[in-house]
Amino acid sequence: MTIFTAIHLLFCGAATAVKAGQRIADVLRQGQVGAMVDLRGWVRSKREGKTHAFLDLNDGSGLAGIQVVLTRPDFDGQLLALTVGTAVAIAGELVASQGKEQTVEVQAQAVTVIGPADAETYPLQKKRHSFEFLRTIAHLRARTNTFGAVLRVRNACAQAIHQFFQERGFLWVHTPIISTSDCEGAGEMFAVTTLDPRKAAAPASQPDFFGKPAFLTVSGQLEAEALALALSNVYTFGPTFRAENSNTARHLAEFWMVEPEMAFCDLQGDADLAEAFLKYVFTQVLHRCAEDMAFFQSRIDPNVLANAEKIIHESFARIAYTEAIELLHRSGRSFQYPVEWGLDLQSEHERFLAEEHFGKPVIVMDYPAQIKAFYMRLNDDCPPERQTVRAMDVLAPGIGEIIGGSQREERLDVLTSRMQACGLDPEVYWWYLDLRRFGSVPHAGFGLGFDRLVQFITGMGNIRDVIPFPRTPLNAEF
RNA sequence: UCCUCGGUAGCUCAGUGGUAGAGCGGUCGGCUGUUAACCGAUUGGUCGUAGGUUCGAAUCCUACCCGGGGAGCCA
Repeated sequence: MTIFTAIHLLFCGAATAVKAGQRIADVLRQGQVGAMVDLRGWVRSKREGKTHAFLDLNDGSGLAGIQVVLTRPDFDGQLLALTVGTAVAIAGELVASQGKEQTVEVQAQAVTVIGPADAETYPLQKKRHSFEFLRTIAHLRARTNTFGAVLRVRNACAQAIHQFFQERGFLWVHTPIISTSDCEGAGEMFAVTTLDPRKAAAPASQPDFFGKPAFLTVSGQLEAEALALALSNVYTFGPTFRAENSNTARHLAEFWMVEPEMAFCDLQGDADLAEAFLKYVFTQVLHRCAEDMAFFQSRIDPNVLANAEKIIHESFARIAYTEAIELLHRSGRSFQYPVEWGLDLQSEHERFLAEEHFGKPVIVMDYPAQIKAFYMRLNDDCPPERQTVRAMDVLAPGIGEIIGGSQREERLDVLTSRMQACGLDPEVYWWYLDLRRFGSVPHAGFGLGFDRLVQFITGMGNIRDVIPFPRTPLNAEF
């Protein structure tokens, strides 16, 4: 069946099925007892009694479904078909509930099965399922309480991010998904080609689509810098791809990243923005998704609300890398990995700082140049053996690095020699260097893993459970 | 990629050399304005895959596949 045929059937063949009904969340919030309601949704559970049967109906508009009361024997002929997962339309009257778990319910007058679901083979039960199992049925897991809540919070996060930047005059810019600079320094990339990989090695005479190797982007930062040096304040928000063989609860091969970039801005301004940003997003999500957040608090992680309050109300700790090293030394703790100036902080060190020592987000700044990217601005007045760059990482309790940013090197000569020291060919980056030749200004920005942010807010333990259809090594079924 | 734990009914798991089990789910019946409903009966298996050891393997050995947790890389 073509899509056109399907749409045609939807609108012409089953008009009653697509007539706009009311959203359950609206009815629960604003419905007047005695009003007639017209609801569409999926049956979450059915309980049958001698005189009445009860349905929990959910349409995704909120965590809570609405209870539908079916008086027997009026609906006896339909009860068998109203299994878990069935799509139904319910017409009836909103009445005060005699039950204890809800204030209102729908006294059904007409029930229409729109799409049946075979109880023998429908994979979702009324009982709780493990997240591991639900990942194998990602096309159905949005119908569960947890994933409905995750997706509503994810939506609220995205909306809050746009609102935050838009209120501050940042332009949302669209940087390319396909990139031909294969050495942005962020690890393995996915190749993009029109050459048939099933054929033997392509003849050298056959050019690929772009005439040079192309890849899926690992970051929109370099392009965002170009746009910031014209528009002052910009941000990207889009998909990002890393082909690393990472198998952890914090990594995806395809994820969403937010990258603000500000002209006329230094590292302090960058850190200030990162902190204000997180406070804003948490405030918005707590306000807009109170019910879902209460669910995460009670069913997923009993610390999510306390953590959110800390983000919103406490100022983030700020510490220089060099101080952090000294602090780790003084802690008296024995770590598995060495703590030494010039070595990167390991997960265990970051966790100690964010979770134990400070108990709130920490911004670590001014890292050694040797462990950071070429584009980060060299600090002045450093002893040569202790050269640092204006980098900052925001470390969040339970998540680790959620934001990584820096002030960018705006001086042409310094940037060129840094690239050469890092083994990069300045010729390849000619346009990036042009930005320093013409009207260069101090500028800064950061990258935020959107999915990690959702993970952080919801308390979900695995990043694969905060994105609808996760892509990870050996997993792209849906 | 490394370390580690695991893969047995639709789901969650027990079974560690001798006839494959429980709870939940599904189905049928009963009961009840129910709400993780309850009570009874019933249904349900290529024990991840392929080899090997053994009279006999879910169980022991080898290889591989897949999943969880941790680490590295990072966002």
